[in-house]
Amino acid sequence: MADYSKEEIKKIEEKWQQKWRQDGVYKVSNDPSKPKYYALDMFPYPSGAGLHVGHPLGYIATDIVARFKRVKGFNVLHPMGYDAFGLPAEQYAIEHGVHPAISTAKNIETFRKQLDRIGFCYDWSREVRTCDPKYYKWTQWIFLQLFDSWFNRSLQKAERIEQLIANFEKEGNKNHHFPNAKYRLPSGNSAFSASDWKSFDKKIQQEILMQYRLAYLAHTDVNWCEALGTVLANDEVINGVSYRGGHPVVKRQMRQWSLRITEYAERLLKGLKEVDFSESMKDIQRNWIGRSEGAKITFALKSEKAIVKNMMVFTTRPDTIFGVDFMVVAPEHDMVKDITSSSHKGEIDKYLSYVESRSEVDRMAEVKKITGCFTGAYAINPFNQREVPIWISEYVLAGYGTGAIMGVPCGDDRDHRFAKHFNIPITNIIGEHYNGKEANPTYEATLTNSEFLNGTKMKDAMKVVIDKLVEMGIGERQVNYKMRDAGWSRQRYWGEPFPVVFKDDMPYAMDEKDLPLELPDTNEFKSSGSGEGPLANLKDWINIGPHEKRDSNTMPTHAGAAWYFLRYMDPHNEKEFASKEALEYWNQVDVYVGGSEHAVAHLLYARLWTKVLHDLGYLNFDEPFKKLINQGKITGDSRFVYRIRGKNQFVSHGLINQYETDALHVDVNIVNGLELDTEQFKKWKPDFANVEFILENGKYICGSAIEKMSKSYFNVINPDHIIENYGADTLRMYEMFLGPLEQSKPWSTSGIDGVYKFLRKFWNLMHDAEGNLKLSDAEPTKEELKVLHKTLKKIEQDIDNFSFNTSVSEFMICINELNALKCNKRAVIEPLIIALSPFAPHMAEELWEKMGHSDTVLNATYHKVEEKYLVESSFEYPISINGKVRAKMNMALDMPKEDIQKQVLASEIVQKWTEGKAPKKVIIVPGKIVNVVL
RNA sequence: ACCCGAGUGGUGGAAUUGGUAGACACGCAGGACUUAAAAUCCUGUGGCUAGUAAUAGCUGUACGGGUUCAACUCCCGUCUCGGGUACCA
Repeated sequence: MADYSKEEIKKIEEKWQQKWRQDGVYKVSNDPSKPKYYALDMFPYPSGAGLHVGHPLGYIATDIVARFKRVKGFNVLHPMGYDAFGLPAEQYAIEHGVHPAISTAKNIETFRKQLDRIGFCYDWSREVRTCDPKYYKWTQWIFLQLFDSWFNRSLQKAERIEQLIANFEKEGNKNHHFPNAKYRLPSGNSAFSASDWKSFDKKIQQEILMQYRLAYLAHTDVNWCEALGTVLANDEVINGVSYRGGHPVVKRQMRQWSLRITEYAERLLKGLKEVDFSESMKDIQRNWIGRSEGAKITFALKSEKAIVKNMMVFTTRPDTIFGVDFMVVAPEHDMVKDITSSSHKGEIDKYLSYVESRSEVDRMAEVKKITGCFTGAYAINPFNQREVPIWISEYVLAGYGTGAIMGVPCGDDRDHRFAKHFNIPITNIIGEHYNGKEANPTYEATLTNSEFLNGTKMKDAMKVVIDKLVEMGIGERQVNYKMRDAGWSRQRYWGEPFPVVFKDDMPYAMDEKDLPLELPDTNEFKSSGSGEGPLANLKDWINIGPHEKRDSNTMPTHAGAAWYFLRYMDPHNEKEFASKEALEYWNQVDVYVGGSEHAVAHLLYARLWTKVLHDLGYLNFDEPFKKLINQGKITGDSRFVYRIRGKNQFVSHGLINQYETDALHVDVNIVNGLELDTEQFKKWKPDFANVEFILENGKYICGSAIEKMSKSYFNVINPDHIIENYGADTLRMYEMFLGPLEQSKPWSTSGIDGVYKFLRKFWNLMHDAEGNLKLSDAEPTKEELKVLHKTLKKIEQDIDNFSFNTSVSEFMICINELNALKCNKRAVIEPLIIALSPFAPHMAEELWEKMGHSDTVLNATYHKVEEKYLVESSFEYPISINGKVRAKMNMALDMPKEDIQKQVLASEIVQKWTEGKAPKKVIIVPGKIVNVVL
């Protein structure tokens, strides 16, 4: 005897959560006899603040999919774990003296409790934590695979360093140039022969190999954040300040580990064509990779000292070669000092020190500001021998292309502003397309002032120019990428140590059998101050022998997250990161759900690691995620109360213009819709114990605003609170009911009653007024079967489309219809319970058990949709006149068009509109609509 | 500035390949039950106009055009909001 009441819900949910755990119903084995399905949530960082209702949104979605696939007969992998390394725990340790391992473990425990209350079907036996040595042993191992590999450009795949050495011994590097075209050997050359290679000493050989390794050490410009005492990745810097904390960031040269992700730029781009990500997600990644096609052109150079004979530029517009009026070189460019004439040295030095004084923030804030300085040197246009001045300016970046550009003011906005600002004469090569006031970057113009190109369309000129450059031996087609190699060192404690040993300042991989290299225990987490991380303070650990040292840096959190989805497949394997069988069976992640904030960093690194492991023969797929869904953010819906200034009185929102009031945020948890629970308000804060209220219609109505969910706005909704009041099943369904998964939306509890009522109606369908089970074994009618199969069909379709809000609606419609039919037949309700189980697993289990089943509903089978119950013999046609619906007529679906037309035209309403005249046209779409055109 | 995505009642949102706009739910209004309230159930609910009413007509998917027998859906332009990028040659 039970009602679906608050007390009963609590009992049911606790009962099943316990039983699920006891029986291990979510434990999944690698069973190749069954088809597999892999549903994955993005790795959470277990923060101390716990979950708010925004977090589980995506988890609920994947949980529904996982449960649905299970009742559809799949073997479903649905794991969860923790991205447990990271800065917040380390900051907390510095501030509160609690070891990151301890605070992290505690946070995980809270997190887990909250997750469990929502009834997720995670196989916890597969849980991973990136900070667990058993896990990071393999993070370090994969890092060593990257260290031991290089990218063979002609094959477009990674190979072992061993293979590279074999190539060098055979033919030097003539077929495998240095990935960084600017790199020079101590001799000044960039090419070496087989005999050169053999003559190099070991250190130089290692230095050369380092230029090729996918994980390599180099002096690189890094984003140094003094306040955090660490280096930040490009994506951790926003507008020149740190993503976390907003501290200033400056450029600094440091010897850092990097991943040579740029070598994979093309494959990362191409791979996007195979995967099912949203267009916007693909766009973000494409923009980040930033591929551009163009040409590299060599210009001869005329300068006072004549040390430098020529310069190279990269341009996407070789067709504009006759419009070049000047050259601009990055201030940091090597050749600057050599080409500067003595008469310009003073100015150039002044400009260089100005550039050096400017921080990232300054530069970003003043993008529009035009600065620059003439060097006194000239470049010679190879086609007409015209001499153009060479300038330096900070708008040209040293790190992109060749660090030098050709200025074409009539076609490029920045070049135009530059030319105008410094009074450089502008050559117009696009005729009327250039108005003298602003640049026009068109491709459509017919070229003028362009000698042999005159009369040629710009689009077509592109190929002509490149061919000619190649012929003359002064240029070639080239593709450039915006993306840079990924900085992989962090000056932090709480991360994976690098599994290398420095001998003579050169890193060597640790032996695989010595992994993991465990993080040493310490209580000192502050950085060493010298720019090195906290590990540098642990001399005993850092210094292995007189000439042997460890790396004082640790890896970024992206490392552990770049491969965790593979570990879930075989989480306890101590011999490999995962067995070949497990990797082959579980294969790609079928659906991956998470926020779009991971678009560039995490997803690109995970895709990179997968590709490398694939190239090295460990995986038979090279894209990790088949389908990716970005859940929208849930924003907060704040509530305000209005205090009359100077009094201890609060006035309801509708009456505030009669008083002078101050708006105060009020905890949304004590407001129902817009109505304040005045009793709870008095208890909320001691200051409010004796307040008075001025009500409207007997109620206190609050004001509202949509803001981000934040503790300080008192608009954070903890899922525990919802579960307390309505139960986990209502929470799950309500979060889905809010709207499309991908869409951002404000949290508001105002509609939650509707979902709760639905569940109760479902319950009541098979109970009488006293709460006793009341089921009928009678044969269902045709109508009841139609309702059932219509619902089953829609639910299946919706889940396949990740459209969960509409499936919740469909369930509601179904229950409303069955209620109207007073249907309590087992043959109808049983399949519905199975269909509902992914959404409301606790209630479904309880009802399933009440129906007499001893096994969990998880092992039931989703009923097959029988189309035969859905076929209709007639259709209620909307009859429109000139496109406007004027009437409805029920007609058989197999009625011939002529008969339909006859009936429609004969009808009274149509007669009224036609007024006896013959219509111009009658359009009949069988099963859809009839339109009479007058 | 550039590149994406979105804009539908008082609210969240629905609408297969162009084919009945507003499903479902909240809120609101009225009614039933109750001494009363809560809870529950039933009915109505985009706006405007006419009518006691059933109903009829007009209007309506950010705005202005267009294509079509038919447009929330396709095309062109404008505005607003959200996301991404930040001098990438």
